[in-house]
Amino acid sequence: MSTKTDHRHDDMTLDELVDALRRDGSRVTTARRAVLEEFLHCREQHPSVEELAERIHRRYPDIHLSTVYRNLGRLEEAGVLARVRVGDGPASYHLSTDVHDHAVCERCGVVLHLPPQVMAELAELLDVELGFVLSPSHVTLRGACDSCRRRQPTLKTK
Amino acid sequence: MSTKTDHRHDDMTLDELVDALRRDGSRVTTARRAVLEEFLHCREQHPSVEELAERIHRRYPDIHLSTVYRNLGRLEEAGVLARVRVGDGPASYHLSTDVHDHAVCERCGVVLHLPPQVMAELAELLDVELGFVLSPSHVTLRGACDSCRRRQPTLKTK
DNA sequence: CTTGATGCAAATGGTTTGCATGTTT
DNA sequence: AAACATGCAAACCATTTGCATCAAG
Repeated sequence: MSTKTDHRHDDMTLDELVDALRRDGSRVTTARRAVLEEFLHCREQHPSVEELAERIHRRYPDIHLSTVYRNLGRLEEAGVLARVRVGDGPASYHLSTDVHDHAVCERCGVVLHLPPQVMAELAELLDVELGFVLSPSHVTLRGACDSCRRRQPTLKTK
Repeated sequence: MSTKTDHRHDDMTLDELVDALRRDGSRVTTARRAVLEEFLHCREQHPSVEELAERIHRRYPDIHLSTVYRNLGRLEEAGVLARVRVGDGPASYHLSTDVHDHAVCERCGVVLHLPPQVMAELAELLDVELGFVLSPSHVTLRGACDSCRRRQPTLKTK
């Protein structure tokens, strides 16, 4: 499960994230801090809720799964996190400062992070042709990654 | 829940679809025919499994929901149907002859069908830059549709 | 001290599965 | 007849919710 092109958000600090929470009018609790810390520590990944809860549970054994769910929700509303649905499985989250789109290989399951200019071009096209304003970091493309397509060049139509 | 730019597959007949099933080595049953008929009658839509099952149930009261699920699965494997996940809700299906991508408006929920050339351009870019071969009809974009963006031009970041 | 956050258990919604029975080939 | 498809009930998984208790403001 490798990942390509990771970028930015190295400047994010816990305090900044916590402030965003406060600005949202939400309370700052141990559980919420724990969630945020997890995102700062596991940079670059898209942890699923389950993964996240498990990791948090190691350090704070009585933070319950449902609390993690609730907090991810609140953090999303506060604009701190973004929810992504990569494939059919459970949802995952990432810091919304770390904006990127995804391309999933349907053969090997690798998740590529798309460099911004690729989607920028698409966004331009959608805007001009349909008046549609593309939301950042909510796109998940599917297809065959470079190595898989080389390995077995013809794409199934079955 | 309006829809834009509907195209093709007006030539599809039940027999052709049934043949595809046979070619796949699957048996042709009342339930499967019923599913296929439903897709031929409700052209242009993306019925959810539930909707589909309900509609089928009207004509064949003892075709069970689980059977519809199983058959949608088989029909997908046979290459007759394509599954789409538009938004967070339940999955929906469409005839795989009716290939198109989707753009969902996050404000009003309208689902646009993208004209092929829009995604074609993106596909080209992905191929050249990343060696990624985009799969047709599996893309769901999110954003704001033309009328919603006019109504309230600034996009929430909050 | 008031309101919002949490733990826990139980409910939900979409989807899948095990098994005995019925249908297609 | 053999293999496969179906009905039904029950399991499943990710997520949500009700409620009594607890902690942040």
